[in-house]
Amino acid sequence: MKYVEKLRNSGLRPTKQRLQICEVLFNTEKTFHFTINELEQKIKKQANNKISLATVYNTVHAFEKKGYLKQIPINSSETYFDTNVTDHHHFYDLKEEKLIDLDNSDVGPINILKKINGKKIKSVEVLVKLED
Amino acid sequence: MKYVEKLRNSGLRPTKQRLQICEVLFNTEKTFHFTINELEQKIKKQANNKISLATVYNTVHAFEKKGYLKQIPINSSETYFDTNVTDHHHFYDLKEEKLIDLDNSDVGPINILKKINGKKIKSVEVLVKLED
DNA sequence: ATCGCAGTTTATAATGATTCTAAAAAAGTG
DNA sequence: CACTTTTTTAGAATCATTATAAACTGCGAT
Repeated sequence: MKYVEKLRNSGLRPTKQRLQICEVLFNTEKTFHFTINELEQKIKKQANNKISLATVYNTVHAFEKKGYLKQIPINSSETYFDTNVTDHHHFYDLKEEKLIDLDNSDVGPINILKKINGKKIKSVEVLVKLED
Repeated sequence: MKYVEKLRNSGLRPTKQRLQICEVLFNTEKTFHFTINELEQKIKKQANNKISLATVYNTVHAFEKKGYLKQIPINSSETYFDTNVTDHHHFYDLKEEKLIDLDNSDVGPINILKKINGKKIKSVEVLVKLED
């Protein structure tokens, strides 16, 4: 399994459940956005077995902490995650309630001129809301 | 009362509760960020009486719909609102869990090059996460 | 002013995403 | 295999938010 090493290297035991979730999340051509519930559905369908909801939460949070996933800052009742962990941004289609990736190259360079004493910039995320 | 007209003009009856919330939200030198619970506390203290939590929610949502408040897109257990409805951005201090305003002039001009068919850009919001 | 009604407020219940719990299962180690 | 630690799990608990439905209020019409 190609994810065994990845997990081990980050100090996570390569359990059956984590490997299965890796398959669903990372064994794809394209990156994608998901909520915990969408992920649970996808696991059920793709792997044809059920992983406890608590485990899905645990795993997603563990992966996020290790930098394999990113949370997308958006106001929605459910939290959105992104398998694309490179620096990039998002459109949010208000009507369809859908997220669309926006590559760094689709956004001019962003220069934050204000500095906060003793703080470093960890990330810069742009959310572009779309309407009809 | 200076808020009676404002409310009437937007089709909201100027009720005692709404006027009181207007005082707390808008009768200040500076704009500010708040959660519903922080607002409830502020009302209790400033006006020395209690408005039902449901009414605070209703009112904040009504004001947001009318454009008197903005939701701040951020992943937090509570929803943050902003009395500053002009185009601007935010720092988010991850450690302190505090929001800090970032004027448009503190951010270089942002140019969204990608276009989505049939959609208009409603807003462009930048969230800059800070760490120590 | 009073009436009547749509719009509001309210306390409380319901919802729903997320986290907690503690017992069972699995993984790593020697 | 025996033992320890980590992980999984079902179900309970939590907590922000929304729904409910009864009481109340603002306001125009009479």
